[in-house]
Amino acid sequence: MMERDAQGLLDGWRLGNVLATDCPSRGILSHLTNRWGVLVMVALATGPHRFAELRRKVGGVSERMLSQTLKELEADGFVLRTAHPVVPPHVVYELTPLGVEAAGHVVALVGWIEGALPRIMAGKLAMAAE
Amino acid sequence: MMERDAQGLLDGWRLGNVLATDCPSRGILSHLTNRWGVLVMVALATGPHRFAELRRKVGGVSERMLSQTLKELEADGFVLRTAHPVVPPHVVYELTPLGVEAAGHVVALVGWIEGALPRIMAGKLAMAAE
DNA sequence: GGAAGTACGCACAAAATTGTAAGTATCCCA
DNA sequence: TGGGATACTTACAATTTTGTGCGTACTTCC
Repeated sequence: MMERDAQGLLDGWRLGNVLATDCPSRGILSHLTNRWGVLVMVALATGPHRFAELRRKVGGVSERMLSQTLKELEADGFVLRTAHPVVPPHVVYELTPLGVEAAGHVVALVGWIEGALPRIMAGKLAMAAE
Repeated sequence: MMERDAQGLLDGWRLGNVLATDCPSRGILSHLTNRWGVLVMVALATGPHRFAELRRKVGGVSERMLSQTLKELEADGFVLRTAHPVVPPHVVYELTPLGVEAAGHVVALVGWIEGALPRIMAGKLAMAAE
């Protein structure tokens, strides 16, 4: 029965083409590439973090956005949330195996940008000059 | 003098930390990872395209968004725009060498998502079931 | 000879994203 | 005993992003 359902979900995106409006990968992509999704993944790539810890690490996130972002990533199966039911709340967020794979690519992209910044800025400078 | 200016621009982001609010890489990242930026890069990764061609290929973009996105990517030095001044306009967009590098990472991420979709969907299915 | 295609720019409107401030229950520290 | 930290949620407001429709100057197709 799960076979049937899974098969049903599989139909239609076998070719997985993000360029198509209705491809489910569009949604996943947007979670991974929106303003805070990328940064949270980058932060979590270095290991488990608590909520407030992440908030401090990712410059500029509001609590609202952070929890929303974490929820989406959790729903996509990239992040695992573990809550210890103690009185001052204690919650830990970490990447799932799937999340580690995804984070690998995100980190690679971000890393490339940081490394390429000199060239990018130089290019902008040249354009502005002419 | 260009040395001096470039040096000035270089100051402050030597460590290139995207997690910092004021890192210039945040801007580049957002151009590359916003709704249409990713898709345009993916489309251009397969070769040069004309405007209307891109519009058809990238499902869902409006002309307004497409030209805006292309302008940003051009300003970042990822896309080269070549206009032939003929009467029915003829403009070609293609990746610069820098853009090819960037597109490589973007395509890798998107490709991974498409490939991982079965696992991602299976995970969602499992979560919904419990 | 009317329709459609080309590569946009512009003004206006709608929609989505993001921020702000406040509230919660409890503990630890001074 | 007052204040801060913890991990959020919710309502409301500001901001940003995105879409829509129109105009252009001219050509080719039917």
